[in-house]
Amino acid sequence: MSSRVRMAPSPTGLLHIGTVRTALFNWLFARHDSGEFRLRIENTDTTREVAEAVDQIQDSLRWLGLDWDGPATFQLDRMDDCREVAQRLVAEGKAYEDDGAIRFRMPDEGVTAWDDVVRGRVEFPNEKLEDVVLVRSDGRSTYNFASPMEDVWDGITHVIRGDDHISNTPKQLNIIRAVGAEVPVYAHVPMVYGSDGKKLSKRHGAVSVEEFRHAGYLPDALVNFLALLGWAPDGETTIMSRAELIERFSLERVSQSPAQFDYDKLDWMNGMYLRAMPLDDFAHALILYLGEQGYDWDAELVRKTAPLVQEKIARLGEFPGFAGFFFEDVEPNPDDLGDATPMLEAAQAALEGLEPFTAEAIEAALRAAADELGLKPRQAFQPIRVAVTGSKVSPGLFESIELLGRETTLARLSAVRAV
RNA sequence: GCCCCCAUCGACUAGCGGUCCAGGUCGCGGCCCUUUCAAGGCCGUCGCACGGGUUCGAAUCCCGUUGGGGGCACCA
Repeated sequence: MSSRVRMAPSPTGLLHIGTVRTALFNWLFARHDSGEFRLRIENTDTTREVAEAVDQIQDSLRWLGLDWDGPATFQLDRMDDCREVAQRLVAEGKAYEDDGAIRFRMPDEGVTAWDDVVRGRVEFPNEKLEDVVLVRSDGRSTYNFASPMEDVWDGITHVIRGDDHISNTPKQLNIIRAVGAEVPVYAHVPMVYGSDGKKLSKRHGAVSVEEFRHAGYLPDALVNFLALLGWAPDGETTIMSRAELIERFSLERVSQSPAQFDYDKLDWMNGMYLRAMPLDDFAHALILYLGEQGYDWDAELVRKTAPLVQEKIARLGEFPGFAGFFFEDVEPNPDDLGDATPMLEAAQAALEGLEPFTAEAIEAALRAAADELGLKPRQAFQPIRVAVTGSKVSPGLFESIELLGRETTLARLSAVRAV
């Protein structure tokens, strides 16, 4: 029998990166196994539902490339079915009414146990299990009832979820058995924490997929990074394509201990992915990203700047700050300029009639000018960089000047001298 | 309070009784390269939480301690 798994977010806000990590494990498992990966929206708590959340969740998943099989389903749509089952359980004496709600009668003795794929054998004494509410007094089923029932109806073979659900599992197990269905295999994966060992949240940095997208991370890099949080194919491999991830993934190698989200490592990895891209792809990603973020910069010019920045940035979001001077006027800080009038004059003179106006020729001309003034390259070029790019940090100076063009370069050089 | 889980460098991890005076990656430090910043190359720093066992032999198995996390809703 082929496997079927699911991710089951509740539509209460933007898709959390921790949820994605768990979803990714489901997805990798399904793709590895030629199984199905379903998307179920757990919206039984209508009071917490956020209107746009369902669309946002699906957008985020699509952007990440985590494709799901079949249409997304909604837990609320099965309320009637749940109520029916609950009634049957009441009739069978397995559940009872309580204040208008329906509660499940948990066993009082013995233990409820299962073999968890990542934790091994897990046992719960039944005396600790509460009689959970199946259906609220207003008729809506609860999560602990709807979720296992849907797993049954959808033919879910493996429930792969965060280990914060461990204590729900014995309850759900008993419910599933009570309705006479077959229980799925459970795999509780550890959660993702922030740098302080606490649940990953806003104050640690970006947490929603939207934020990572906005910051200019690549889906492939994010997926690669997330896969390595609590899973490793061996001790050596770190950069893996989706295909390799799928091929090598197995639940048995998922760690039992929680992992901390390391933003530095993500940046490093994203940089690796950025640099590994063919130049055209990189330029394309850049143009797409800038468009998404609302920049109306000339795509052709962006394309031309791409080779100058590809090795320099780790996130696409660094581009505007790093290469914005190609598209917008600059305001150099006089303090960064220092007292460099002679070199700036010399540079102006050197570039004025230079032919051809290419990076190589520009470099040769400026080096000659620096020599003449007895300046070291560093001393000579820094003020030019500040004048032309508006910053002490920039792409290669000579290439930048070539791309910027003679006119703009000269204008910027004389602008700082006028101050 | 009760129940459950986790424990290797600062971080992610490899290790599943000898091949480990613990390997890889990020970070950090140094050097090289160099027009800035990166990138790249080379070198280095840092760890088996603690205490008892078991065993010829333990990072690996068992027990306890400590530390951390999660759960105990008519939330999911």
